[in-house]
Amino acid sequence: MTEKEMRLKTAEIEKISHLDYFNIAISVDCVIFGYEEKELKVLLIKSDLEEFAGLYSLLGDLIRPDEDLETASYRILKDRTGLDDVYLEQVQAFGSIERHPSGRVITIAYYSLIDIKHHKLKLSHNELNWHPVNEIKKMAFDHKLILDSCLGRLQEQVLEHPVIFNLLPEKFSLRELQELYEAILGVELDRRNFRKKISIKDWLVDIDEMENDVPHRPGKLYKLKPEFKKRTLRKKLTQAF
Amino acid sequence: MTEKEMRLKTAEIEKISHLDYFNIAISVDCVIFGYEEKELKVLLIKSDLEEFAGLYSLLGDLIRPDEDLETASYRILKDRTGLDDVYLEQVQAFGSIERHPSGRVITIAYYSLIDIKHHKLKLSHNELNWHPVNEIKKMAFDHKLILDSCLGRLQEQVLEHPVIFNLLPEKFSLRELQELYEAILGVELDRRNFRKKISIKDWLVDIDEMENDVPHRPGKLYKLKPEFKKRTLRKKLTQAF
DNA sequence: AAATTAATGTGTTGTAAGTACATATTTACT
DNA sequence: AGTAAATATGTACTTACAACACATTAATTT
Repeated sequence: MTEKEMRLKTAEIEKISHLDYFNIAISVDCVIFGYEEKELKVLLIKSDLEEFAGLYSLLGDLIRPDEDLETASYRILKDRTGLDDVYLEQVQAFGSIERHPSGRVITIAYYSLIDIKHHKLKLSHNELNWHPVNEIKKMAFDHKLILDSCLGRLQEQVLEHPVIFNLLPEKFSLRELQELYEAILGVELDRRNFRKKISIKDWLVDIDEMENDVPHRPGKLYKLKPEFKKRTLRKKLTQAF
Repeated sequence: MTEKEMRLKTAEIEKISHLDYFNIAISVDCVIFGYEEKELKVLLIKSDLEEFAGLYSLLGDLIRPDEDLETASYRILKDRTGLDDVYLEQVQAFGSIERHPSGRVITIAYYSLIDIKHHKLKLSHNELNWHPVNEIKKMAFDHKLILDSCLGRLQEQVLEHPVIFNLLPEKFSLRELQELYEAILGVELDRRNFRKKISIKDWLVDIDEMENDVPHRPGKLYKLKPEFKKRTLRKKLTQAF
């Protein structure tokens, strides 16, 4: 059997076995967070399954045999947002037997953080849209559970690690940064204490520029120090063993 | 096609597709932690693969089509340790393409905490043994990576949550508890400050008993308050959607 | 041009937690 | 009875956390 024949055979087999519900399929789902108009948002698509008519679902896909988990997530991100230099973090696997109506699908959830303004996605033609996280009540599959779980992880991470900056443009004011923390954590913060805490962490550099399109006194602009720019928190799994 | 025929067909298909390396298999691997002789230990088995001769591996198995992830983990724990009321926590999925020499296997790592003395495992007949975590250098597959990742998660958890008590017998002294923290975190702690911190957390009850088999002045014994006994930290995923 | 408004930018004080450190007490052992 | 080794507890110092007030700057209005 040539390799090509095997691929064809395999494609056929996969189709059958998935249809038959006996094999276990594995997917990744990406919770893509963005920040706009003082709200944390998530990128969702209208579900194309009849069972979930009118509901939204996360962006995901089956993992291909020749790609690892991160590669699959980056493929989805690239396809949907056009971005490939994106912060990405694995959160948890979800594997309830009944979670997918068409069969057994275990999914691995990732969250990613992107700067909405910094990219143009093809929103129009496939009902792909940004939704305020706080307004989402029901979703297709167990995706609300996955979203909540990823939001929880994000809330933990922003307290300790400089990941929040992936949601902001390169240059930002301290007010913008504080509003973003408030949107993610769902709390109000004291401006003076916030600034003190941030300055202790020593993540930022004052770039000696000012805001220019605000209808009030402009604030100073800052950048994240380059040494804190990371695509993920976890160590790279460079070698299998 | 009857259901029985479908099952047979499927079994055949699975065999072929797994052999052909094109399908993706999915497993769980359990990092089973125990505590003995002032050392954090992990339960390992000699690898039966020729590629990994002499190396140890974690306890794991493929997930069956009719069980969810936790069920699979509990099955492994029950099979290997005889215990079924065990603390269990999902950590992370590992899915490098080359991580398993026989084909594509994505695994989901769990760690669990058990009281070594409280259970009898069938250690003798299958090279299943407790190994001090600090002495483990190389393992089969990517299991060292998985072990490190689970240890890291455990270290994070014990700082915030009352999970460490799953490694201890029902009754314990503050010295035993401190030694266990030191073993997990790999640091020395000040006895006086440790006791103050623990008492603030208000996790323990003084049961008005003393140690009795120590070669020195016996200390008071404590129990974890019942409201903190949990089998896992994460919320139960009771419903799929 | 002057007054107003609304945001920026910084400092103080009280409280709680974290760290370093010392002494008295109890039990087992010799 | 005396010694050794561990338990048990307390104090001073430092650092983080929380609540809070005032002067400054620039855009806007009068």
